[in-house]
Amino acid sequence: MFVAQAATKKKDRSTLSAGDWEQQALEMIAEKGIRAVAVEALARRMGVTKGSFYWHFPNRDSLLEQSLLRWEKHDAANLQASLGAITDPRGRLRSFFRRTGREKLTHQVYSALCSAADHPQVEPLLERVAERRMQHINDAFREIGFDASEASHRARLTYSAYLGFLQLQKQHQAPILSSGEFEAYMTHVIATLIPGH
Amino acid sequence: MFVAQAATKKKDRSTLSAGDWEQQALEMIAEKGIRAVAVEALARRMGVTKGSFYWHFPNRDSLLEQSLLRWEKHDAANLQASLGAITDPRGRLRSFFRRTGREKLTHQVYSALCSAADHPQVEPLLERVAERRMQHINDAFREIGFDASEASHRARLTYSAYLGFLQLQKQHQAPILSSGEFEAYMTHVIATLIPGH
DNA sequence: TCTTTACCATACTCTACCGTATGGAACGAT
DNA sequence: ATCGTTCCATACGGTAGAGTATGGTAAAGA
Repeated sequence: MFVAQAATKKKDRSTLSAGDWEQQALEMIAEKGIRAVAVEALARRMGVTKGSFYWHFPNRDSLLEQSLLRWEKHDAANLQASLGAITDPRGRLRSFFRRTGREKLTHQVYSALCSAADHPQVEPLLERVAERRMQHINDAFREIGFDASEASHRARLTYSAYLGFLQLQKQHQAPILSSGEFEAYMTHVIATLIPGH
Repeated sequence: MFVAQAATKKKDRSTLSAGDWEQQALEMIAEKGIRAVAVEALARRMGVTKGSFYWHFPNRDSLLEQSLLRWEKHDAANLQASLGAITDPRGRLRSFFRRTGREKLTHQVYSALCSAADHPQVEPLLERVAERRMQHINDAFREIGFDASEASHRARLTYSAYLGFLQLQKQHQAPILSSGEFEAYMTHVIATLIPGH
């Protein structure tokens, strides 16, 4: 073996934690999807062997479970932090759409998870996350003044537009939209979905 | 082995064709995704062994290629048949949305393919299909009277809403929307995305 | 009838995983 | 200094699936 094993971890504190594995798993999900979360592949990437993994986790499913929970908490906190402070409901909706650009990793993970909606461990998670996010959007529309039914429909449509945009992004990984086109499109979306200019 | 091998194929003409394999592969994609297209699994389902498969195809990739091409042709024909006859552009757009209910298999395949957008054989296909469909929508908006830029934005948003709806459908496979709620939502979507009532 | 061709079965190899068993090094506590 | 705990390496067994090699059979043509 060469000495070259650095540049894989930042904190090279000679010993690994379960959290390190979870983080690495999430990065793997973002890059190549949940199926690529293979024990030996992760081990190689971290410069160790499976022996390490099976000390921290009983099996692969357990790693997935913990990683997904970690992501869900992180995402809920993100949502609260980026939208909770904005009082204007229209501003909250605008901010929601623009989140796609920032928080790259989180969105890549979400996008990858959407591609595994049939997975038994992913499906309930997706349901919870979509529910939570749509609830936020729904609240904003209610504050604007729509009744329950109207707000519910608008929230669903808004979130669908968001999901569909993620899907289109994934298809041509080179974002087919320039930043100018993106802004123009965003303006149109906001004008169409959030009435009252 | 028991004699029970019937009920798997309709036309039990003792010998199989490449087309039979392609069709079976598409049904498998619709049910369990592209990853489930495994040679031996398909062979079991068709009551034969791999020996048959490798006579008709050089490898698994070839089967996928042919199956996807077959699906793409079928989908393009469907699009033309169901939308080409409608002269009113607004009626075309409405019809597009309602296509989700009919043509079950085609949509299930498309939904499954969207979950494999990173697949090298799927990605260009998805791009072509999305392009073709958005072009249809774009044309309809142009006919209504929007300029190029506006029509383009509306087409993108409309298709995104469609994609997002597919994704939401997949998450809770028991369609959380009753048929009445679905109709109400559809009405709202059409009213929001297709102006000029 | 005999042979060819189309179609399929059987029996391998090879690779990529998951998981287990076990041993070993570092390190703090006694 | 010895011992137990923590963390990891190595070696093994097991499964699923792709692809190959080869042989068998039935029907069509010569």
